[in-house]
Amino acid sequence: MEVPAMAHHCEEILLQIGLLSSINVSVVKTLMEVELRVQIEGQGSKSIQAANMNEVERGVNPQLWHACAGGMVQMPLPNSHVYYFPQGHAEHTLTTVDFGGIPRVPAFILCRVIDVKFLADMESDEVYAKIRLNPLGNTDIGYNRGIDDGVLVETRNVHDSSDKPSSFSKTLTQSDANNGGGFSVPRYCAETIFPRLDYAADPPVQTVVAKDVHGDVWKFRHIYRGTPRRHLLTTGWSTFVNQKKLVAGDSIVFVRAENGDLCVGIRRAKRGGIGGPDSPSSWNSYSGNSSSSPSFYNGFSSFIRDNESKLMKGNSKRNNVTGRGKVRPEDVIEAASLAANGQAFEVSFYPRASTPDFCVKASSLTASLTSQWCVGMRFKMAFETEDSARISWFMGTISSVDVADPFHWPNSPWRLLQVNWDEPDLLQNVKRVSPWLVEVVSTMPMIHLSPFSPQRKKLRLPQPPDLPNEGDYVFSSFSGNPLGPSSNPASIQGARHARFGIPLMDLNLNNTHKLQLGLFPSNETPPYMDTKKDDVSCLLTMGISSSFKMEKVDEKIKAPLFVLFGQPIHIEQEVENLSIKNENQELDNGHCKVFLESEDVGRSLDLSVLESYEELEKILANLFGIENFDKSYAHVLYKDSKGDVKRIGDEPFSEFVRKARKLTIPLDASNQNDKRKWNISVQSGEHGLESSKHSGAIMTIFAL
Amino acid sequence: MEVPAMAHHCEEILLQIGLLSSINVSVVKTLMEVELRVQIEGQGSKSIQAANMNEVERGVNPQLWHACAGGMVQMPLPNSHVYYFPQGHAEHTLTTVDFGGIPRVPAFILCRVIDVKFLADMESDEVYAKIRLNPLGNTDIGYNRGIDDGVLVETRNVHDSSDKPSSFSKTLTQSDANNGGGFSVPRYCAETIFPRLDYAADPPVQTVVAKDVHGDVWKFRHIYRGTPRRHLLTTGWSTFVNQKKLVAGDSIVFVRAENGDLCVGIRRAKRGGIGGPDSPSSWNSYSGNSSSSPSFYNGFSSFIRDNESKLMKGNSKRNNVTGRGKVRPEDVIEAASLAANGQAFEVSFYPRASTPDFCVKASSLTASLTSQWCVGMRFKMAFETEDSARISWFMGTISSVDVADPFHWPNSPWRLLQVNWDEPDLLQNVKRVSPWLVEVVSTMPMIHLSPFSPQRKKLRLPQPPDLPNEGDYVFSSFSGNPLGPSSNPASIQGARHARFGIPLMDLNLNNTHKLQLGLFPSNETPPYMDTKKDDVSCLLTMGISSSFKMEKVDEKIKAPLFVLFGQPIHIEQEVENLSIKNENQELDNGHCKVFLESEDVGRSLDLSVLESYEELEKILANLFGIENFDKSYAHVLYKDSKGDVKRIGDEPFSEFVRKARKLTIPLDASNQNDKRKWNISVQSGEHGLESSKHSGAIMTIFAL
DNA sequence: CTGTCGGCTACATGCCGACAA
DNA sequence: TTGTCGGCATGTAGCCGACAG
Repeated sequence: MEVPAMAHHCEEILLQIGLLSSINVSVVKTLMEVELRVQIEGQGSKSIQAANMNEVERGVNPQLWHACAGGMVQMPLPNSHVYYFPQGHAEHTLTTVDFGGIPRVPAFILCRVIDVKFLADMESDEVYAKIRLNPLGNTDIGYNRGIDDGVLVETRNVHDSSDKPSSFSKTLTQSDANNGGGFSVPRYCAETIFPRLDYAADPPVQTVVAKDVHGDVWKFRHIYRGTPRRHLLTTGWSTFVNQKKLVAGDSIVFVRAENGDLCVGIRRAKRGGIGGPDSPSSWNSYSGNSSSSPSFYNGFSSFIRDNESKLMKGNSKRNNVTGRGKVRPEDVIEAASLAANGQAFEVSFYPRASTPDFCVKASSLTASLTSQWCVGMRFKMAFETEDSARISWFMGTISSVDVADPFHWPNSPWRLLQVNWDEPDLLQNVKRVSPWLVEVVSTMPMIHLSPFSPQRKKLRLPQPPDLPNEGDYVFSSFSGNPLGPSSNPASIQGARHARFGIPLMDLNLNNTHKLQLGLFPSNETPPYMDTKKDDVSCLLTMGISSSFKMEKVDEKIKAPLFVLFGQPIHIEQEVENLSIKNENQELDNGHCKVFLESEDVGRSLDLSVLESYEELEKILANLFGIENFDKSYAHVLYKDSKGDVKRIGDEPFSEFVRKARKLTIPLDASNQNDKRKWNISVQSGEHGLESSKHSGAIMTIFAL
Repeated sequence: MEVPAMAHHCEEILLQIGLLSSINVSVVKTLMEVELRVQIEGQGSKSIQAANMNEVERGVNPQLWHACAGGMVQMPLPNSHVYYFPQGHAEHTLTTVDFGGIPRVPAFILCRVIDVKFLADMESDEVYAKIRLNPLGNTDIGYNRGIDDGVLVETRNVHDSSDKPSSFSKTLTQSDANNGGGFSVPRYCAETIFPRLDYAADPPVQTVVAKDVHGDVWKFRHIYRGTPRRHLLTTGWSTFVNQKKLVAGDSIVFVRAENGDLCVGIRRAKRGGIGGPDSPSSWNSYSGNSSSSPSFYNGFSSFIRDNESKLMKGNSKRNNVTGRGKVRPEDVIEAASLAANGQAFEVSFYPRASTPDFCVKASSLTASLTSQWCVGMRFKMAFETEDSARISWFMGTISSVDVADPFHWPNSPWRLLQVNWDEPDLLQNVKRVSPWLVEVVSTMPMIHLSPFSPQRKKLRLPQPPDLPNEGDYVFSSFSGNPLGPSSNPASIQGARHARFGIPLMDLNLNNTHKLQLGLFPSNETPPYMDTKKDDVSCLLTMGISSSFKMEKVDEKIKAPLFVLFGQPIHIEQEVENLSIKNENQELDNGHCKVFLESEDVGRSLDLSVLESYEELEKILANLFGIENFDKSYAHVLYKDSKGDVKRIGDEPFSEFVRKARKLTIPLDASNQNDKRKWNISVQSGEHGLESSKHSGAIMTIFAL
């Protein structure tokens, strides 16, 4: 045995001994490893000490913070301007807040950001921010006042400083969380985030040192081994999992900070899917009590989940830090009082909580309110995927534009929009959204989105070459995009990820009828179209004054009066009708319609018009530009209405059409470098798939 | 293998498997054991659920409660009368309480006990009681009003219902708490408390089922095995230890309740010995702020200890249930306000906390205040031993009689007595005590106590035949007890464990000078005697009115005026002087003095007058009436001033005299049935043992 | 009688490559 | 490339009698 090999042998042995008190070993590297083990074992008590300390407001590394907060979160920079919504702040308490004691709290208050502190809960590691705000005396939404133009400072996010992403997140598998105490490190993470590994060693092994949100140091043995070779974290990993109480489905984030430090953070999985709240609450039933905020849920479920016992273990009965109410009602009252009095105040914002940010970038709000919101408008809205790994855009249609809580906040645009989602199953609890959170796709359906795709990092999905050409999609006779990338210059200024508002006036209505005709059998009229079309309150916009005006729409008035920048605007009734016709029918009656959406949103198919598996195969191959799709086609899986997973061909095609809800296509055949799966979710029409074999099933395909 | 043996074999195996999912075993007993294991394993989560519940006020079995509370605790029965001391209540907060907001709170308020609830902390299992009290309009201390005579209901304690004790407590050894997960069951416990074991089986084994203070059921495998045979708890024990976070030194209590249930409770060890507080506080330095209660400690240290981390593990940072402040200042304020207004109120009393009961049995208070308290009086007071296993009586001398907190509670007898302890090391933090807690032994030293010994159960110490005869004690020329068992009939009425007050008038002063002469070289006067003797406020008594009067003693007045039952009383100056002479000299100068105290209090020797180990041996043998003491004498251990433990003879006798502080004598030789050890604590004189070899060391011997 | 110890067994933890997706 | 599995080594929990105090 030559010396290096023996040294390595000793190292291996010592690492597994664990309890090493006074072994005299002359190999330096081995001693380092011993130290590693000892320090890891010592971390238990250290962490406990930390948990017993009072919350220390030592800041979290901002890059790590953002990585933990998730891609959806943008925090304002100091000196930028935001609108503070007490109403939204109250939602964070997950209970009701009585603002009765404070006279005249405005619905939103323009503030200058004094300071943002990036923090993390000592116990759960949940990241949060303390934002110090200074109310500006004049809370006009200053489209003409220059707030947007000069004063506003750009928000920052984790990607701002460098184009090359310096973080990597992975959702823990069962094996990562449960078995044997190891963690499979994706090669990308090992090679781009971790320190360089000496592959000459056999096996290549190193100690990875990472700081968590508290600055506590964790050490992991990183080894490259196995056949085929793969990167693993072994010693130290299970300690981390246990201390942080991680379970499969939680995510771990590695961040290479600007100072070179490797940081590690966690994102707890959400329970119950996107928009899954912990207590059911319907937005359609107003609870008319004196509370300001009936429970809202916008698309983020809270931290609590089925195996929350793992987190509650050992927690005091009096401790609800990890549960609801990280923000207390009195905190909201205090902030709102100070804000209403023009005094500086501080709010805590928990980006992983269930509720949207209540400090809205001034430019976003301004832009969103200069747009005209109309029933029937198509929009998309970004959500985190259920595993928090990526952002998905979901399509929806505005079903109503009205003030969410007219009794308590009569002038508030907060959750102004009632929406119907193309995939209501996934977003059942998101009934209302605020306009600045959505991006208008079109006031009509069938306009593809590629030019609108928001700037995103690591968009790994290849752009099928024919994607922008909607003519290639089945069942659509719609021949072009009548609008193109249209934008309101005022509304996007200063907003990097601006939500686009497309002025209604820009609409070219000529082609929409084509679309409609193409979608519906010309001799058939959707059943309720005539009864519904006059029954819609349509549009809202706002003036310059801080409390924008909204005229209640008289159902008898064909062209109601709205105010835009103080000027009355008349709405074209045709547009309104068009939207209603298209969208409501589409949602309520599943005939032969195709959605072609931005590539990771998914695609919709109407299965009911297909005759055979062969036909489906052609369409799918066509849709994704896959050559030799037949090789993969046999591996396509689908989930039926009962949740059972089956394979294409397992049952007669008619049965398949009736039952299929979600398809998963392995794409190996099309691209050797992209083996990701596709999900095709099937959305049933109004009549239900079970009740009629003629009712069409709409399949929406989105990237996993 | 015959069937029973095989069945037992299976049982053994299955018990050790632990994880048994679907093994088909036809032996009924074996299945029972499997169930045992499963339930024990399931208890972890159950206990966690319980900890997360809000405190449930389900009562604790009173017998179990008393066993956990300890032998010192007597709780009043409903309809009995107690005096409520807000001042004492405030001590339970372990912080300062500002009564400023409540006008005129009396120092003590006579109340009728409405209800007593026996409860236990959900997390720590610490027992406490909620006592509901109804203030009586007239709070006179009614010596002549009959309160003591007819109305008072006797207190109850754990021994009341049956002469045969139905509980057993054991302090956990290292082996019990740490090793191998087993518990050595003392034979007495196994045979008298546990269910009867079938000794015909091989080995004899059974499942012991016990309920804890919450009613949760714990199951232990109880086996009688080993050579020599002994009782052990195995399976289930370490789970219990871990869940309850027990450490060596904690005590476990098994109680056979009246309904036949076996109950199990715990008593956490105290840190730092008797009277060891968590924060140093001297009673001699008044902190003259506006708070009502500078920190008091009477002789019970709080629950916190060195390895409190074991208890804090997993507790929330916001949770201080297990720490200080189980009683909050606002609780005291509320109770005091209601009490002062004559409204019913409720208090929580934690008998294991550091502070004495603030609900004082009316008869005890009455009795104690009809006695006359004088500087120099000798008394004894009961304390729990450090391991909480038994009660020890400690001797002391009243050094001052004055109101503890004259600014806030000018009329309060609470902690009226400043005391010097014969063993100050063990009771350093007990500077002041309340008169009802002490039992006057004599107003002079050297009066033996046997006739006064309070009624105690299981007094296992044999009464040495010559103990009552003080003439046998070395270095005492004092030839007799001039008083004999003297008592004030009024003061002991209705008080089962009454503290005796000896009227000063009964003192026979004739022999005291003899004593003094015997104790001091006639040609030597203690150095500070002349300067101090006029500087003592001596006596306090009280009138019938609720606020007793105390005249401030003018140092220039030789015979100050005191009020007893409204009548002025003149104090004989000689008595005063005597007390001062005897006691102060004794405490400050260790010349040739002997304390002979009640048998479990300990005995004091002045080592400095001895010449040799042989002489010591004779004295010790004599002192305890041990025959053949030489057999044990070689095993006598002593602890020196540095805390080192040595054996008699390890060093020269002069060295031994200088250093020895505490002796432990195994008494095997004297009594085969009583192998308890004796501690002899050595108390150094004023000059310090190190500074002069002539300064005497006083040894106090007390039972362990 | 009972506290502590070392021996022993069984189990849990955790590292490993195999294998397959 | 990486998730999961079985194999296996190691450390530890926990039951046991020996032995001594």
